[in-house]
Amino acid sequence: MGEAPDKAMSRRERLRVEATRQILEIALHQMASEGPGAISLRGIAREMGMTPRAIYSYFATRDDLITALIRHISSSLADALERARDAVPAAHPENRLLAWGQALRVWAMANPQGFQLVYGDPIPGYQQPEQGPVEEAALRICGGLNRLVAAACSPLPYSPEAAAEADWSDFPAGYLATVRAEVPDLSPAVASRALRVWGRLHGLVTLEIHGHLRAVCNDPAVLYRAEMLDLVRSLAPAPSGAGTDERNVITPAT
Amino acid sequence: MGEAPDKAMSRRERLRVEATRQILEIALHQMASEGPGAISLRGIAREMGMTPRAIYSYFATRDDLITALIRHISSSLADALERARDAVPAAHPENRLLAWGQALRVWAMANPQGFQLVYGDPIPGYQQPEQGPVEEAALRICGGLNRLVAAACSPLPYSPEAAAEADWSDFPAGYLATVRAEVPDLSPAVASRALRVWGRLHGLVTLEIHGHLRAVCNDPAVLYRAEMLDLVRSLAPAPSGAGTDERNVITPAT
DNA sequence: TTCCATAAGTATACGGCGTGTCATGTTTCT
DNA sequence: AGAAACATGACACGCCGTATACTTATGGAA
Repeated sequence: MGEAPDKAMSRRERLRVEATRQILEIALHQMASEGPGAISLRGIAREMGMTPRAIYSYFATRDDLITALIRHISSSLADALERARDAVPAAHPENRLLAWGQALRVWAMANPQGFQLVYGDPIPGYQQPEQGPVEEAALRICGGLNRLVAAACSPLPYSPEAAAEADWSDFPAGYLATVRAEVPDLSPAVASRALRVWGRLHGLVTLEIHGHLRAVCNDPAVLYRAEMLDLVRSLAPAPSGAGTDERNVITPAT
Repeated sequence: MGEAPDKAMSRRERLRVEATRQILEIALHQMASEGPGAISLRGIAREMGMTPRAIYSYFATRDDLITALIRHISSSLADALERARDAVPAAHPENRLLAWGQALRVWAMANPQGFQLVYGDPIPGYQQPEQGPVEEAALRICGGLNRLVAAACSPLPYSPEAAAEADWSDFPAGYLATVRAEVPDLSPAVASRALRVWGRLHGLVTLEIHGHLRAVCNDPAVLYRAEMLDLVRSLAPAPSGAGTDERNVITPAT
């Protein structure tokens, strides 16, 4: 959480870092138990045994605190995703994608409130700064996903139907530039599929988080897994030779 | 909104119905402009030129008001979906599914706050009653979707992979009973696919509603359309004869 | 080592929001 | 005429973010 205290800092600075760390941690805890809307300076101060006014030495305003929180949480999510992806050898792009998706759900279930802080309704009364942390994270996550999807359907032929799927003009220039930095041989079809893959994973996760799957299926993990397998299968244009076959799709540990 | 005033009612009753109608309408309007968390008895009273206390004659508590609101909105959504579905001849199940999905997005974009009231984070401090209106709506919507999906992949062969997709034990008994009332020849694979289809649509819609698609694609409708087409194509086990071919998938008017 | 600017902390207060509950009129139906 | 439904204004109680003014501890320069 935040920067780690460093030996080179003065005592004062160490205390300061430690205090901001604690503030963010308590805010996180409050959000986890009462929802993002329950984050309040007073509540944090109460829990820290401080005066509400004292918080202002660390965050000039409530919105600043929330912005810091969002930034921290979303980068924590991005870290988790990249870690999961890198744990699978690059030679198995489908499995990397599977691991990525699995990590997304696992993280979301472990931090439901964090997930909804980043992807859900904005906190009432909170005005995010321009070029807010949310968009930052979205770009980072989307970029990574594009690379994965591009790899997973690597020999995407230039079939007419793939060309009909999407066009360069469908995407904003800034986004394309960012993604191209990671995926040089990007095609519109891949960009479109990456976003749609994101949507598929996001949909089941949010449904589950908000409890809409509770009444309709016993184990959402099973559903999610089936969806991911279907998804990977639909990306790889399928076995016309030594391509991806079912046996290559191993099951990552839950 | 609510029951319509009836000639048979006394003047008093007509006034009462009209007042509750107006209360709900204003609540709806408030929610649409300030978000679900901003719904407040006092705010409504202010806008109606009434004393806050007067509202309590119609809704005993704030939670009751919200429950009524959720019930009204979710049934409005279900109505819209069924209307769109029925506008397409039953002979074209894929197109019915397409229309259903299209209607979902259109409704959501027209009532984003309503959508998040039903599917998003619960309103802070709101305790939904047991067997709440949310689950009611979920069952109704899920049931309809199951029927559509079953029709769209009607000659689903009992292939081993389809059997591996899901099992009866994956679904709670109550849910199965409800769905079977509409879809007598339900199979586990269809039930699983229906939920996953729901997830695919839901994912893109929520991403768009929360603004996460703004920075990454120019026209979410195009993306959504591509996803729906892909989805329909993946349901129908594909052309091994006179089945579904691309030409059958007509474009419903936006 | 001394001393002072600065930062972190305290207490208190303002103005606003919200839900829900009193006792008390006022209108309408029977 | 009387009972029920509806409306009123004043309260109680709780939250919130933020501001002012004052005290204390700290860190570095003289």
